Amino acid sequence: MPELPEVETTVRFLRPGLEGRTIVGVRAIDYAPLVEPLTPQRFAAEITRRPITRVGRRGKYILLVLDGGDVLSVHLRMSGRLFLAPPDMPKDRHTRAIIDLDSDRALRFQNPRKFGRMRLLTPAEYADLDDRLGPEPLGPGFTAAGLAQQLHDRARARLKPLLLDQRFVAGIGNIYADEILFRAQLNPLRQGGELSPDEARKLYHAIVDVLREAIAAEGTTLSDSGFRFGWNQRGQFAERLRAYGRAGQACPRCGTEIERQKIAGRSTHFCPQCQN
DNA sequence: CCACGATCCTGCTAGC
DNA sequence: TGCTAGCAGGATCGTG
Repeated sequence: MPELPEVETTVRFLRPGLEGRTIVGVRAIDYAPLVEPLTPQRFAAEITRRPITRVGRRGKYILLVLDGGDVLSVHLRMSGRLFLAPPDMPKDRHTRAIIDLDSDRALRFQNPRKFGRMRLLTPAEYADLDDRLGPEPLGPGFTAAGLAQQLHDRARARLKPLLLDQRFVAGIGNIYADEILFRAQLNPLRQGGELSPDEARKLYHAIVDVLREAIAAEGTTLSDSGFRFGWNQRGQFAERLRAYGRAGQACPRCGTEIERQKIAGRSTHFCPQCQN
C-alpha cells in the first residue's frame, strides 16, 4: 500500500507530534529483523533519550532526524502503518514496535506481514541510502530534461519496471506506476529509449500530476486492511484510480476493456486501445 | 544491461 | 457455507 503519496501523508500527520519531542523508550519489538543489524535491546538503547529534530521523507522512507544528525529510517514495505497513539493503548497482534516519547503520545508501528524495517543510520549511511535512490519526483531536481536523459540511459528497459525501480525515480510503486502510464497514454511494455520527446514530456507530467493529486487525496486505501493515516483515516484516491484494479471494466477514456497482465512479476493494468 | 523467479511474511478472497 | 490455493501495495538477490 504505501507508495510515495501514502508515505508523504503519513509524514505530514506525524510531524507535529514528533518534531521537538524526545524518545524515552522502545517497547514491543517482537522479531529481530525489524531493527537489524542491531538487536532490539541495542536499538532501544541507541535511540533512547535522543531528541527528534526533524521529520522527513525520501522516496518511500520515513526519516526521523535525530539530534546530532543520525537518522532513524522507517520503511513500511507492503503492510506497515505508523501513527501516534496513547501510550497505554493495548497492543494488537500486528503491533511490532512502540516508541515512547516525552509527550502524551507514543509512535506505534503496525506491520501484519513482517517486511517493514527500522534502521538507525549515521549521516554517512544515510548519504549512501540517498545515493542509491533516484530523484524525488516532486522535488526541484526532477525535470523533464532530466527524465529524458534518464530514459536515454535506460533505453532498453520497459517502462513498467523502470517506474518501479527506485534508482530511476524514488517513491513510485505498482498502483501509481499503472496510473502514471495510463495518464501518459504509454504502454507499459514500451522501452525507455523509444519514446519521442513529446512522449517523454507526457510521462514527466503524468508522474508529477498523479503523485500530487494522490497526495491531495491523502493516498489510496483499497481495502479495510489497507493504508491508514492519522487516527485510522482512509485515503480518498482509490475512487479516482482509472487503470489499477479495473481489469475487465471500461477504460474511462475510450471504453475499451482494461487489460491485466503480469509484467516484471507485478500485475499491470492498462488500456490496450489508448495506451499504444 | 535487462528479465525473471524466489524470498521474506500473513491476511484476504476468489473459486470450487 | 466452508475450505484452500493463490495473490497482495515492496525490495533484494541470484540466475540466465
